[in-house]
Amino acid sequence: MDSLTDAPEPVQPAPTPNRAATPAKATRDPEGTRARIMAAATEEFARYGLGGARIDRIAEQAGTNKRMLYYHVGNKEELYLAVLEGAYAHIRATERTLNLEKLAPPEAIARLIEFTWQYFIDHPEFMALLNIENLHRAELLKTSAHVQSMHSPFVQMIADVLARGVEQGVFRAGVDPVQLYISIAGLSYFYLSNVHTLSVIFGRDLLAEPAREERLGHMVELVLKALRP
Amino acid sequence: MDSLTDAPEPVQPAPTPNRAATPAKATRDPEGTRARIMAAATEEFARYGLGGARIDRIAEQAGTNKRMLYYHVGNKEELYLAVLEGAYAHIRATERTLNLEKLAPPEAIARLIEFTWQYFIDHPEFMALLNIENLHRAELLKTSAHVQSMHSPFVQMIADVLARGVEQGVFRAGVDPVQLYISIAGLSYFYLSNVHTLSVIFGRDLLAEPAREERLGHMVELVLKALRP
Amino acid sequence: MDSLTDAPEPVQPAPTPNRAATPAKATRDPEGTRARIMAAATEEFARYGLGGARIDRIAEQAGTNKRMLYYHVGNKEELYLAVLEGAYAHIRATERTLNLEKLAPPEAIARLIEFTWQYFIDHPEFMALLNIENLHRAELLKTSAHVQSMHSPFVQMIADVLARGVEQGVFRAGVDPVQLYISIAGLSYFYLSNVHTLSVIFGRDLLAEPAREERLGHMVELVLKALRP
Amino acid sequence: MDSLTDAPEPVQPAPTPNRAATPAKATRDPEGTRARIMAAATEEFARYGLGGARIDRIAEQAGTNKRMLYYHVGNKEELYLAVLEGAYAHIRATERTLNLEKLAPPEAIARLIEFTWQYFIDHPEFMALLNIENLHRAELLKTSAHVQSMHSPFVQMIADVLARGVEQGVFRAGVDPVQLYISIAGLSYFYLSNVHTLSVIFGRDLLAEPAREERLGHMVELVLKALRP
DNA sequence: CATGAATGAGAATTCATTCAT
DNA sequence: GATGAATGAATTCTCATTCAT
Repeated sequence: MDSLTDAPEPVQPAPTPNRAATPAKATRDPEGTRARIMAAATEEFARYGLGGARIDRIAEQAGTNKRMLYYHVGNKEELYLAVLEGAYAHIRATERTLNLEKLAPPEAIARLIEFTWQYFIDHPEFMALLNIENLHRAELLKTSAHVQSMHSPFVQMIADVLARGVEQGVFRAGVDPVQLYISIAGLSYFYLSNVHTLSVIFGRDLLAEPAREERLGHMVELVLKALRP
Repeated sequence: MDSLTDAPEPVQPAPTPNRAATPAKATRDPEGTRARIMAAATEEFARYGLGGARIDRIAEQAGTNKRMLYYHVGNKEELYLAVLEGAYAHIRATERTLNLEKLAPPEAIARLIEFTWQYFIDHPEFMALLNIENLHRAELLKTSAHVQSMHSPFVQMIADVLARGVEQGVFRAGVDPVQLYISIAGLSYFYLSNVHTLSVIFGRDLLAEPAREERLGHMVELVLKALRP
Repeated sequence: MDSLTDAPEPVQPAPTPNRAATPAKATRDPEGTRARIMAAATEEFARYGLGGARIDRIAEQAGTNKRMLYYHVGNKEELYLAVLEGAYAHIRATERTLNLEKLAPPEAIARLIEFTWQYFIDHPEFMALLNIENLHRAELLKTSAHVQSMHSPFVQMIADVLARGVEQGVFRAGVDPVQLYISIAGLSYFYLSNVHTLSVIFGRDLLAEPAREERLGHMVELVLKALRP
Repeated sequence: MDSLTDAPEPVQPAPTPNRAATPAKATRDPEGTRARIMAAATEEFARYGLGGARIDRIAEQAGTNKRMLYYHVGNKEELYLAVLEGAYAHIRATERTLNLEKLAPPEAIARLIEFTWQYFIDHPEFMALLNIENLHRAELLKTSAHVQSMHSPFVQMIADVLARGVEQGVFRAGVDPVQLYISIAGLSYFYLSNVHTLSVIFGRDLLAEPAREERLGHMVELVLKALRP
């Protein structure tokens, strides 16, 4: 998705985990205040969208007041952009933990699918932010120098895995790594991003454990079968 | 996409096509007024989201005034729900034009992929509405008796195609039709729904003709290869 | 209260009784339509006040549409005035049924108290309309030629009863009939008009039968004792 | 009236007196702002009723803006309830200045009548608020824990006066204090609350000084004569 | 750094009233 | 006479943002 990308930026305080970890008063704790604002904003934007997010709620959730929000981050748009950049930075940092080159080609592909799947599950706010940003035609993302300069080393990684697979006779040739990358992300993304409407349509809870396991199995099988020579 | 579903409901006045077709005053034309309101609302919601949509803009775009909007449809939320239901109704109606059962299994699958792909391209507002609705956890969709009661004969159609393929020895067995259905939709959806952020990340226009053709080819090949026995 | 007054105006279709008597469609029934409008308006104004009354509700309750309301009566203010005049006309007409001159002085006074009490109970909308009108400083009433020309033959009636009582040695002299008239009305009015707040304050249902009986007894006794020589 | 009640609550900043006393800008004066809002709202509600009151006018009259009104008090309904409670609180506080137990029974009753009469004259907004609240069936008052918990030591005070009078042989026995309390309030209330319509009906200014004096005399005489043994 | 109070622009929604049929 | 549709002007309420302390 968008950026299963390795990148050098320092890891941000991770939007989700310690969200309400320090909702304490925090008098005279600029860093803590900013971190709590970012965490609260991430949740708020992901939940209500750009137009629906409320500065008041963010401030309250962050255990501070609106004025501090403007003091530390700037206005609503800047806050949103910071959240978006933070989300990208986080996934990029997480991606670095993958070492596909050490695995056999099929295992590497399976590993990639699993990682993508799990990341989306752990970070629904990331999908939500992508939704929001695309709803707005990525106009804010375009203004972000940080994110714009982001390429996906993942693509190269996939290209390498594919090449190794072809070489070893386990993958067919002619598969474009960018397309595959988008396909792998899409298989997880659509299911998880639209899980609420799909659950309504199909009348069953697609987030329940058995359904999730089944989906992961299907995806891995689909892709690996498709790569057979 | 949530519902590439066949259904018996009569075809709605199609939200998108004649959008600004009759933006004329239209005094004493309740049906026309309502249709124009729906068309304008569809565009507005898809473009700005639920929180960002403006009643004023919808009314103006529909060539009427706010008051009529409340007179004919109700409040903003009801209007949004009507738009969402209209979008579902439209895709369901369009789906009926597909006759997969008459095609050879591989051609049927290819046809389905092409249809999904093209529908999303022609109806970006549908994807946007799905995004919005999932952002809000499908809470409004759940209240819609219409959509809830919508089953998926489409899934059965895919199941039939798969069965025929297995019978004829051209498809492998054990492929779940619901999973395949979601996968096919996901392959198109992620690419097209996130085309703005992806274009920024990859630095090229993924909506340009060659890129689209390439993507369609990739998807068809991926799925058909994956279905090989 | 305001006008336990005899008057020559023809009795109006009585606001309360046949209120929802003919809520039928009533196509081509101008008189019926107007009557139903008046009844519905009386109830609406009495219930919600002038500012709170809704033309829509009145039309609906009357089983007609807003347009007819303007056709038959005029705008909201005129409608309200018509309702007010109707209420006065009704009480005036009812008052005529009293024949105090034929009763012994104490019985006449008791009869008057009972009548006032019962009329307020039967016509809470009359008290409500008086409240509303006084809230607006009787500005609309002042414009009503009808009501303005209304004097209270009741006062003369009371004066006669008092004179007879003094003559017969059962009443003390020096009681002003206007003051007595206002006092009698006030004893009932305050209790009944403010019955909701008083019930909350005193924590018991002052409209229940035993409470009503007790109140009537108190009032009659109070006045008659006060009139003793 | 509703609550000529003694109570221990601290005296509120008195809704009426310094109404437009400080209509100055008053930046950074939360208490003053709130007090001015309450004063303006009291006047507005009493004058136009609940439905007719205008938030805009209240804000302007209070020398602030609409936003502050919502910031300090909440919405229109909450504001109205606060006004109503304030009015009750004020009369309760004022009542405490009466020390009926120190007066001879007849003087105590006369004093009570005078107080009630004068309070209504000085606070027409209180009567108006009662009218309004009863028009709405005291539905809002019922939700007010404050007022609901208000008992009536005042009734006890009257009971004591009556008992002393009976003991001293100046009052007859068997007079219920609650009924007497309501009667005393009603004698003043009806005259003053309906003074506008009554003035129209009787064609003379009932608020003029001689008329007022005459009314007070009548009431005191009526009640005291009624209490004679 | 931190905070409650203040503000103007704008949002959704409602209302009385009138038009076209 | 009767009716659904249409309208503009309010009206309540909300929001992002800034000021004074």
